[in-house]
Amino acid sequence: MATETVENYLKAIMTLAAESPTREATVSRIAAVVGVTRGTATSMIKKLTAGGLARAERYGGVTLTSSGRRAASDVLRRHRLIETFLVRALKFDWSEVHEEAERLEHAVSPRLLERLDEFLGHPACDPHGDPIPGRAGVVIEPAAKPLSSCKVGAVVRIARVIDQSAAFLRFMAQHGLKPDAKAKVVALHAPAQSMEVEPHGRTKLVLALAAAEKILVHAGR
Amino acid sequence: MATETVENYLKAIMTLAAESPTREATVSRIAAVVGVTRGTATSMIKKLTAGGLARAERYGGVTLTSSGRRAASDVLRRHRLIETFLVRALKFDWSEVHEEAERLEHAVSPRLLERLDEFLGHPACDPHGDPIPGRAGVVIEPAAKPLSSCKVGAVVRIARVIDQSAAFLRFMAQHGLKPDAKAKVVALHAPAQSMEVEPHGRTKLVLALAAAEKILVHAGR
DNA sequence: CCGATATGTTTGAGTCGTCAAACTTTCGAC
DNA sequence: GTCGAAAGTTTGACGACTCAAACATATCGG
Ligand SMILES: [Mn+2]
Ligand SMILES: [Mn+2]
Ligand SMILES: [Mn+2]
Ligand SMILES: [Mn+2]
Repeated sequence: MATETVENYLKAIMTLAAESPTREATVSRIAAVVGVTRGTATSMIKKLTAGGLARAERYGGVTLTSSGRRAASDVLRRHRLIETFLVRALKFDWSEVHEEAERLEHAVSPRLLERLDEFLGHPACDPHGDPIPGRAGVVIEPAAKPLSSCKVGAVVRIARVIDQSAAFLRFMAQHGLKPDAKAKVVALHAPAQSMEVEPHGRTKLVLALAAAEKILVHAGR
Repeated sequence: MATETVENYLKAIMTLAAESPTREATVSRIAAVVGVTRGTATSMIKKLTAGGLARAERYGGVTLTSSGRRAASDVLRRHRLIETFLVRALKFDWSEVHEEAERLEHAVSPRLLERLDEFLGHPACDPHGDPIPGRAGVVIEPAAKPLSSCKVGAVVRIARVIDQSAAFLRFMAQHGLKPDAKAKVVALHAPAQSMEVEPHGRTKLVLALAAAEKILVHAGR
């Protein structure tokens, strides 16, 4: 069983890869996500490589091997099932669960995990819309595009909120911007790098494009 | 916040002290409970002492200071609330929850803990009948005596099962010997060091006195 | 009272994960 | 093309926790 630290690195590498499938995970980004210095990340990556969990060439990007991906998606499954459980069963706010799950994900047994999954009815997504990997390690990343890429007049359904910071999530919820909610793009202000959005049945608000990029949506209906 | 290791030592010291209030916790017992060598326990105890959590004189017993007791009862509270939650909410068997809680107790935040407590309606005891310390660190050890000390003919109500081993707990449950169940002592076989017990509405069984000592009971009714 | 045995302590070493700081390589702006 | 900043690596050190093994003390049965 991978150590708690190793699990955090694997998860960081996998989420970085999912975040921008174009570029591989880099040492600096991994270090930033895990919260260590670059030197520490380098030596840890060396260890992952030695253990057959990752591949990295000197001064190049870091990729997970198939067993690394398997282990990482296990951690992600635990993290997201826990988040879902905390929100659905214990009435946590979606802005509170990330930190909580960050520690619990290393302490739940396979047995407990299966109980949670069953209890929740095998959910496909967590409260933020992040897909929950299956028991076999398969992740289905739902095709969704950033809100920032939508045209004026577009009506969309929110699929996923990428930014996990509590402040951002609270702000989103306050305006009714949660997964499955509908919203309309009412204006684009290119020079100001912002857009105006009207959540269904709510007052409209202005979002910086950088923020709108953190919201993934499905086309209207 | 005390490290996970420190928490385990504190809990071990407190449960040993509660187990036999006559004699203080010893290095060997602590080492055995935590699962380390005596040398390791010695150095850890030195660290606890330096940190003001325990008191120990050379070649003498180990006691917790008031802040050590406070910290330990926090861990115990977490452990027992988690056990209760797993049994009541997630339908775990009472023989499975100890190990699970052993890890989770170090990963739940105060916030999550309070949610659990509220969800469960502020339970006084865990599934094994162990008392759950209050938020303020107060433990009320219910007065109960070992079944082994009961006379023939005595009708008792089970209060608490001390032995946390899965096999023992499964055996107990199989015979209806769970907290709050009633039972009658039908015979004593002093030479065989055993007693015969008839759980209410069940077939009677023979228990070694050593086993009966692990079952605490209230006098009949 | 005495020694065997149990119990406690010390020492030296190892693992894991981390940092700071010096160093090397890469890469983009000019 | 060059050069300076950004990114990656190496090194030496440290804290937390552990063990094995040598050692010291206590305790109990005879
Ligand atoms: Mn984590
Ligand atoms: Mn999430
Ligand atoms: Mn524990
Ligand atoms: Mn218990």
